[in-house]
Amino acid sequence: MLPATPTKRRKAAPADEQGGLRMTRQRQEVYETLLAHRDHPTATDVFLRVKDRLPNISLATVYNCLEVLVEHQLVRQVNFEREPSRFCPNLEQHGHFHDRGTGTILDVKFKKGVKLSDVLDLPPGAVVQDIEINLRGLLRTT
Amino acid sequence: MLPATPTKRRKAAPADEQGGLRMTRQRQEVYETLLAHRDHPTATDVFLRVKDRLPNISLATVYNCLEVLVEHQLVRQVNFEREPSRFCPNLEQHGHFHDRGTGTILDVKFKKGVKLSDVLDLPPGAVVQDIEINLRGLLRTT
DNA sequence: GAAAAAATTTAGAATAATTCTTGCTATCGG
DNA sequence: CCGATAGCAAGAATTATTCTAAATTTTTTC
Repeated sequence: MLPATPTKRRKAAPADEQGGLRMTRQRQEVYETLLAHRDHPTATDVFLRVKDRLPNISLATVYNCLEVLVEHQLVRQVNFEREPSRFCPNLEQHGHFHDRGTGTILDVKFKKGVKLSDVLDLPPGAVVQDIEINLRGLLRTT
Repeated sequence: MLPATPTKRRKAAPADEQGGLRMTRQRQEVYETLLAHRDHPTATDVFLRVKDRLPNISLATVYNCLEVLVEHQLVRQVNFEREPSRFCPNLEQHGHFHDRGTGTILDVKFKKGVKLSDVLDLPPGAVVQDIEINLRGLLRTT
């Protein structure tokens, strides 16, 4: 049944839209691929994985999907040095550890109750919107 | 097996070499440019500045010089997102704050006595060799 | 429900920072 | 001075990413 009295309504979000993001098939597959293997894949990695389920998807679409997922804060983009960006569906505030031995990237949680200003001498007047902490080193395999 | 008589002896460091780095004119000018304006220039910025003193220098040489300075730890390479790398002669451990308003990048000192392990839940066995902390936000100009 | 409008996808071209290649020059140790 | 090594310059090559234009799908409007 249609609503009785809509004269002019603001563009309603379609049923499959969540938080302003239209969850198309491609976006869904890209997102689910990230959730399935949380190994911080590059766009090309994601492309190759998604292709199994959507053989016609293009790399440009994967880039588009990743971009829109990042914009809508479902995914974080992780940059190490000048390497290709990697993508991560872990939304908690966290950093990354890059093992030079194997190339593995691990999430690093922040300890509870630690404030940035306890650790860093922030410039006066700085309003921090985004934090990125990247560690590099070796994983001693004991 | 090992030859009884050493056929090659260790290369002696030339007089103008410091810490294994031969300080050529180009490297010197690149380095001094970084010291003179500590505003985190890109390679192209450095190129344009050095050109005033060495009109024949090439961009490739600036890249080479920066690379070798970074390798020899006289300079740090700073990466924000996927933007061009920037270069910084501040050798103390520090992070960076990127002001979205003006594009300015400021050094952010670590508070004394803070250990990484106080703040982060490092993966077991992780030996951290390098830390990169990048903040993004706005500078409230009061 | 059909037509119009809007959003998304695709494939390939374009972009831009960086790296590589090649031939030349300078410097080093002997 | 000589041969060897390192560094430089110019331009070509590389490569992750973005852009463009056309096609397709979805949503809105009538």
